[in-house]
Amino acid sequence: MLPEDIKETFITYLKDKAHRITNERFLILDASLNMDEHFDADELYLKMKNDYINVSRATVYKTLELMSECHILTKHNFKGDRTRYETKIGRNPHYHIICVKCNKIIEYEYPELEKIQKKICKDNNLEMVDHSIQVFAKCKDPKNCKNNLNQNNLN
Amino acid sequence: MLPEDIKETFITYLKDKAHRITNERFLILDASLNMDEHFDADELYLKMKNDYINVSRATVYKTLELMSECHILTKHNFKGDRTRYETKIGRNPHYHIICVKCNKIIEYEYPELEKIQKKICKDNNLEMVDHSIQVFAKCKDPKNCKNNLNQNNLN
DNA sequence: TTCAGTGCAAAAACTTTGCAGGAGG
DNA sequence: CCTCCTGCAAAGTTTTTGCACTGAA
Repeated sequence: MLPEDIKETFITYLKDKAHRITNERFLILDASLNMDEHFDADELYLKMKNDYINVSRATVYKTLELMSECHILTKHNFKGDRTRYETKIGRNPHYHIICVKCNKIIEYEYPELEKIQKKICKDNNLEMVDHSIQVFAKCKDPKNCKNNLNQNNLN
Repeated sequence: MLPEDIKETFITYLKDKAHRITNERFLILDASLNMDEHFDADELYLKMKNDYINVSRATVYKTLELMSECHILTKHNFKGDRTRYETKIGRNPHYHIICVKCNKIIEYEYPELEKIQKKICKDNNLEMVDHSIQVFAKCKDPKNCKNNLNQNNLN
């Protein structure tokens, strides 16, 4: 999906919900798509501030929620702390393995799983719209694990 | 697993980590196991208070964390709000489908999935310890969905 | 022109922490 | 007896809200 198409998706959603088309919303959309990995509202706010793009924290929170509602972003809670977001655009469905010792996140794809989920939803008279899957594990290699310890880094 | 065995699991864990065996910890263990479904720290605290079991909020938070570390409970974040817990004891691994409109939660089991997860962890030199899987969907039947609307009930 | 969106600060919601007293090992 | 645990309140974090102003439709 091209950036223009994403913008179009967002505009279509906003119009559909009778939300207004504002410059702030596009600034936040652009900034989100430029984030490398998972990010939270405050990180995005600070990144934008650092780039001299001034929008308020409240607007960032609200806009991320809108983008998650129209499936441009997925919401995650990897460790029960802050809500983190991730762009779905240009990515296959994937899942997260989180080391409970060092917080390292490994992503994996398993296309079959998406089919299973959709089937189960259908069987229950539901229409699947998204997912957030976390598998918790421990690094077996202590060296790899220690390297990431104390970073408190979930990106 | 019998209640006594769960208690034994908890004691073994506490001893192993050089944590103390206290009455409060057992009171919270018992109360957790008596919660019907998913619950958060404050709900458990209030339930216990209502049953004239007086432990502090701080102790509830800390003990739930301990119980989750030793895999008696699983931690979830269904909607990015509060941390919710769920007893693993006496239950098969299962997954949650959450209706984004009415917050209803449907649980499903899919034994194959557990095997896939373990394999992927192993392939990445990780040892799987737990998982929290949320599939977001929409109720297709508006009547069913509306019944649950505005309850703000994640149990 | 109208009313939703924005920015700011204040409040709310959830969780952790500091400290004094009490209890486990 | 030495710590760790507990309870309480206070503080910390993350997110939401109220209000006056601005700008999209």
